[in-house]
Amino acid sequence: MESMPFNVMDHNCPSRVVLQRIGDKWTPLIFQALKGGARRFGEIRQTVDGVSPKVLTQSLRALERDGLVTREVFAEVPVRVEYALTALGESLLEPLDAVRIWAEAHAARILAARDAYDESSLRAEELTTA
Amino acid sequence: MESMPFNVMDHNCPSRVVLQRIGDKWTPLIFQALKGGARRFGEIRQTVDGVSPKVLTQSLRALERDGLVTREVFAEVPVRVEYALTALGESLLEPLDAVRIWAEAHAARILAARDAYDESSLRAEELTTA
DNA sequence: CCGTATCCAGCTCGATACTG
DNA sequence: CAGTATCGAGCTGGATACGG
Repeated sequence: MESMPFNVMDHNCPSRVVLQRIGDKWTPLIFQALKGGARRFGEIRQTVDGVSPKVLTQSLRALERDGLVTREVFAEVPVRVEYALTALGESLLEPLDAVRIWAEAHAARILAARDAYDESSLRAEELTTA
Repeated sequence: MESMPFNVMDHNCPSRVVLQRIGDKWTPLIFQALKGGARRFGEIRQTVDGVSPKVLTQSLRALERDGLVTREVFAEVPVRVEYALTALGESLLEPLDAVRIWAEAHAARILAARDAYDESSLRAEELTTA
């Protein structure tokens, strides 16, 4: 019985914690990188583009902590470390993709709205200043 | 032609901006509050529970700026201000719900994984200290 | 190769008090 | 009623250098 034990609107609702993991700056990117199977640290770092090693480690650890990603260390020289989505992580892929696709589809419109908004509030400011 | 002009993996990809709006601390809560139609500032504040007026205003303005929410001021005494989802905002409801439902369904498992992880890393720390 | 250590800038969130 | 002003604490993200 795992369905609906929590409600987002509750004060300290656990699902809010989960939502914030998802909304994390790098989480969607990492999920994209891991979509096709296990990847090495360096591969992820290149794919994600621009993330510092510290921050990438932080994000991956957080994901591992939540049981969404596994971390496997191979005792070779040089060391090889592979990350992969768990079953739970895979199950998140679908709803996450829904949001990502929406975002990709509407990003242009949103950025345009943002520009228009900034421009009009800029004009308003000029009026009060004058 | 509004589909797929952007890719999340790009360095300064606009859809990342959108994803982060969605991942914002209060956005999902506000969307829940606005789901059933227009709401007044005070109503939203009560529904969302625990948000300070300043932060709620910030979040609502950001959503308005992105064209996801409208803000309507009624010249009454006392003033009434109503917020509502735009068509664009409504269209986000579905993918957002998908994530929210996933989060509500798996929050318990994730929090358990988190506890287990913290406990085992605590034991590891005790070993190195000893 | 895969990280950690250090240090720091900037932003987010918040409490509180006050105004049109 | 619906905000804004102010101040501040804390966290996030980042550059850089070094360690196992």
